Amino acid sequence: MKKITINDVAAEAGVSRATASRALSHYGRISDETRNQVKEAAERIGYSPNQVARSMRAGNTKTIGLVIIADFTNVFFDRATKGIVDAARDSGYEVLITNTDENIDVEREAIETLLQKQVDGLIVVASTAMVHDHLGAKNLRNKPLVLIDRMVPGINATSITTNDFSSCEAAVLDAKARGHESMAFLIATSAVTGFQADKPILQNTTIEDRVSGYQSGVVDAKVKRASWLYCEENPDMAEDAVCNLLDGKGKPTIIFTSNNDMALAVLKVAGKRKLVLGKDISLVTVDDSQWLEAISPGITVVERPVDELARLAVNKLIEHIKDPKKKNEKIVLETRLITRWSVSDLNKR
Amino acid sequence: MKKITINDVAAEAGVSRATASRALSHYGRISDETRNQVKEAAERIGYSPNQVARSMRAGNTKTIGLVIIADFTNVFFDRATKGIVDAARDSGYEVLITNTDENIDVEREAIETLLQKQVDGLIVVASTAMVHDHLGAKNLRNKPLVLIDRMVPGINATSITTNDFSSCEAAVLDAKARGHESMAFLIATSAVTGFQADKPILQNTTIEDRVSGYQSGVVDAKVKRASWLYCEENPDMAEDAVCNLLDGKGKPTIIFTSNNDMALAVLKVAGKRKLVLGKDISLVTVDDSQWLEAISPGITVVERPVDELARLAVNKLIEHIKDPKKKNEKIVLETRLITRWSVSDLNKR
DNA sequence: GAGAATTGCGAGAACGTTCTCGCATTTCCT
DNA sequence: AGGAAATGCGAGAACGTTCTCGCAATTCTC
Repeated sequence: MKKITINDVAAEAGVSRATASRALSHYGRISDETRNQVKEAAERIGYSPNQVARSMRAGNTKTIGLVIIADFTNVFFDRATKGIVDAARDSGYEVLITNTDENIDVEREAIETLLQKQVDGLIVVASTAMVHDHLGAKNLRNKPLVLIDRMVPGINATSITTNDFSSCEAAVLDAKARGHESMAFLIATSAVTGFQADKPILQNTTIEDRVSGYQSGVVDAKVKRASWLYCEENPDMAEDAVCNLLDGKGKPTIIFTSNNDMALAVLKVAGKRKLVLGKDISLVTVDDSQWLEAISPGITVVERPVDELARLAVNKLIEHIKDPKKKNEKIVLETRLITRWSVSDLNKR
Repeated sequence: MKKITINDVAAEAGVSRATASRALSHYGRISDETRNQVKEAAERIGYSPNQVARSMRAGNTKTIGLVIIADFTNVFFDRATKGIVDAARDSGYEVLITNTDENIDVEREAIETLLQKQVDGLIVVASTAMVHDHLGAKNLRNKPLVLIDRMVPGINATSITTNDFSSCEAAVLDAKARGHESMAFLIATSAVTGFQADKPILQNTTIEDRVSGYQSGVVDAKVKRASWLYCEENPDMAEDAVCNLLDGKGKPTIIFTSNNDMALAVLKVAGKRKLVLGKDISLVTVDDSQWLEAISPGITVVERPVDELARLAVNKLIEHIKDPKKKNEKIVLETRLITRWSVSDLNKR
């Protein structure tokens, strides 16, 4: 079965290739009569245009590249992916997707591959804020880039992030109001590269925001005991960390977790120790999911507007594609503390 | 900034375009010396090949199309997507992804778009088993197709599905062994198009398997009261359906749900009514997730090997791409009943 | 009704590769 | 040493589009 090209359409309609192209692609001067004839001919022989050839000539592919961290316990991945794919389709773009598993080398390679495939632009969740030569304009051959979820200082690109600071702070204040005086923040450590003067070097700005928000809240509310603990992103290690928190002195009455992985660890340990959430131990995490809402008790959470973020990323990227001179923006979306029942009210005791 | 093409490399190296291409793409006859010179030249001027042009000439794009249902309460989507993207990359392929939201028109359109973009093959989660003209060989221009999750009778393609029948049956037997005599199966209705002689017409084979497995188990185990209820895939409707089950006569002691959406509804209603799972009401669902394992009590579930399914889909598809004469296969992967604590033991009362 | 403007269409180049062919030049074999 | 085989490389076509240009035919203008 040979491929049917526009030449076949032209032959069938008895016109030149140029005319056939004009008829099908809405440009140039052409009479209604021949246009219809060509369209009918195309229909008759079942012509379907070859977008690769079109891209070749046009210099654009109507495809955007998505480089993301497909950690699927993290609700961010699936929601963002779906949002981006849908928004892109609405605007006539398709999405080439690559997962980096938070590995900088894979990220570098993925970007190169996508560029070779001539994507019109890139949406990237940067695996680290520390390395960024591969995100520079020269390496991207001036293709537009939108960073989501995490900012990368030093990179000149439009970024769309969420203000996790304020909601994390609000979460602490809420807990304090409910009588909590001993708190702990459990932070997934893929976000930490090392320590400098006792302060951790955080790999990405999102986590930094959450930790700062927590710390700020602790100071403002004059919480008596507050700690933070860095933990490897690994189920067993996470459970160990939770156990250490609960068994240590200054045992927290409430645990904040930086992501869903850590929250799962708290749930598991609570289950094993027959601790009732929202009674024996309290929990607040980041990134809502239907599970957090459905289970009993529902879990208090910092909700980030992932769908909005995804659509915005696509729309901004397309604006950049259409107007290369468009100025970069730093967009920060507000988050929201959803209080459910996983934080006990110690005042009522 | 002009694009750097292979002509520039050739000029820089002082050879012809043909030689430059030979040097960089490992084919034809070329001396080691010139090969190195060309490579150095390419490096020096920062050449990066244009895959679109390469595809144009070669007739393949090293890209596969994924048409899937991005229902993200359904754990299948994110796991499968990640698995497919990763497996494809391991084999040197990229993935163009489209979400259909279970809409047949979108599915049709998506497939056409992907074909126009000249994907080398397609992996599809068919939104319905009833309509399938768009999945025929002629419409696919003989590009290979792998169906996953759901079979489509009448379509000549390799399919990779899971044997949900046996585990659903096993789940019923397990419940019976624990003393349950009144059961209900709550089925998400996007899977039902209508009824014929009181029997529902199921849109996809997966759901059909689950229902049959349930029914078979009920018959084999001589369960006293067993019902099944079709419910719209909509949170409120689902909760109503659960309430109806619990308030009706012949109230079930255990509810089986066909997917996570329905399971969430059971969890919510249980929460509102202060029913304790695994004590006041029992629950079994399909498709494991870390939430089902972490919460208390852990929920008994029919686990499907989604990662394996994803990798297999990619590998089989690539085999078909490389050998168009390869025979189609119908692969059915085994599932597993993971018993946790959401099914009460009525014998111990 | 004659020149100007407009319209419709075809020829051919261009996009950036790969690949076939053929022509030198070198190496091999007896 | 002389012919055959092998090697290295360049010219040019091909992939399937779009788009510029120019030419003929038609319509417009006064």
